[in-house]
Amino acid sequence: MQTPTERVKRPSADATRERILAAALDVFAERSFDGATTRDIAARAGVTQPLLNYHFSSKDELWRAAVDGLFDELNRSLASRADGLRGVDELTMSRLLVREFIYFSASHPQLHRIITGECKADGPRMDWLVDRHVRPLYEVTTAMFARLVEQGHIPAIPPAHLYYILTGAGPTMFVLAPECRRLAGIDPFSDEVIEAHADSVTALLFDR
Amino acid sequence: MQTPTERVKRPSADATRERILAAALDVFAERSFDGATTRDIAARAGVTQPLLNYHFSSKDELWRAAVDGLFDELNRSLASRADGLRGVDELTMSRLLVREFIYFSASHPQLHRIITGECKADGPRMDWLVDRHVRPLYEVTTAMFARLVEQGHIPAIPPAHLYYILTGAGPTMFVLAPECRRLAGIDPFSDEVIEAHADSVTALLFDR
DNA sequence: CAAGACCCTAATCATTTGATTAGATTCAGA
DNA sequence: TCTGAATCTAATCAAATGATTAGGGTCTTG
Repeated sequence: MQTPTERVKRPSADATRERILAAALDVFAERSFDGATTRDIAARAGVTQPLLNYHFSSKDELWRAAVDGLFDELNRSLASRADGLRGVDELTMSRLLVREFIYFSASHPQLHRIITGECKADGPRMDWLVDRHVRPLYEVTTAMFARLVEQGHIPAIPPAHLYYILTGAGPTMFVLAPECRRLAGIDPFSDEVIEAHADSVTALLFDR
Repeated sequence: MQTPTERVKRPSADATRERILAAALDVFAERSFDGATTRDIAARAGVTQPLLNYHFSSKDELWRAAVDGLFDELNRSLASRADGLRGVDELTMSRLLVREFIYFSASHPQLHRIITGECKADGPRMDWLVDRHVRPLYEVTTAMFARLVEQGHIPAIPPAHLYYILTGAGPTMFVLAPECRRLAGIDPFSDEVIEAHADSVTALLFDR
């Protein structure tokens, strides 16, 4: 027997929920929270606009659900990469995790776009974002950098600065992809350019 | 005598125009174009909302005027710095111009915020922004990097990648200042942190 | 199969937004 | 001082936006 409050969901509901979340992530990343309209999200998901309020109580909650999914993916990517590298020395591990972060930034430019969009506004959504998702990543990243500096593998730069250098240098080419295409005439999302960018960033950080 | 079409402007008009432009720059940077409301801009400028349509024909034109002013300031900063360094060797010149760019990013975080905001949307405003303001800066910057690579002063990284590493690593700490304050507990806009960041970025780029 | 919960849509509401209009006020110049 | 253009405000409009309501259709389950 099931508790009285438990809802019996149908598979179709989960499928449309996912389509809405994917569309929401794209639109929120492209237009920021205020600029994103629920009608635009609904159109991209192929549903009517009131359906968003059926699956999610508000635009705000939809945003949170979409961002949760994005960070879940990021954490899974990094965790599984680190898992496959158990036993590898810390310098190599760090290089490869930085590469993994750059690959993720290329396949999910929404990540950095949403962070910058919310950070500019500096409202309650940013508080939620930092406390729930960014801080854990910051802690583990700066701890890693601190060890690398201590071991002399990278220059003596304060970990907080290394963090913002990495989160800036890594994703910016993909965040500014439309500009990059026009300026440099290259597609930042092509495999060669992604590889070249990962090479460039890791070289600057780790090769001396 | 003056031509019939010439308007006789009063000083007060220029003053309020400037106040509106300054407020518009802040609000556009904080909330992106769509999220910025003309009422909010007017309130920060201390005027009524219809006055924006008196001085500027539309929200779009107001945005262009504000962005023009911002890039004028950037170009003046870099030009006057380069001017004061005439005769200095290229490596030192480059280091100091990179520092100048970081100082400007700290004093005007709106620059990178507006670029990223428009680049995400990828609309006609981005075309205007790239063609009118970004391309000249891109050309001179990548040319500089190409010479530095050729002379062996920095690692052999394609200039386009160096450009996005610099425009990412330099401003991101200031663009994400609210996050940085919460995560690292430091104020990115304090003189010490700005200096430390300029040291960090130039060290990674130029010290080998 | 019948009932009820679940999934979804059409119509609509109250607010907010950029822009316009009409008019008040201020200032320069004759 | 007087006139007219320049500057600015109050009132308002049409469009767009997030959300709600009422109801139709569908699947499960007893």
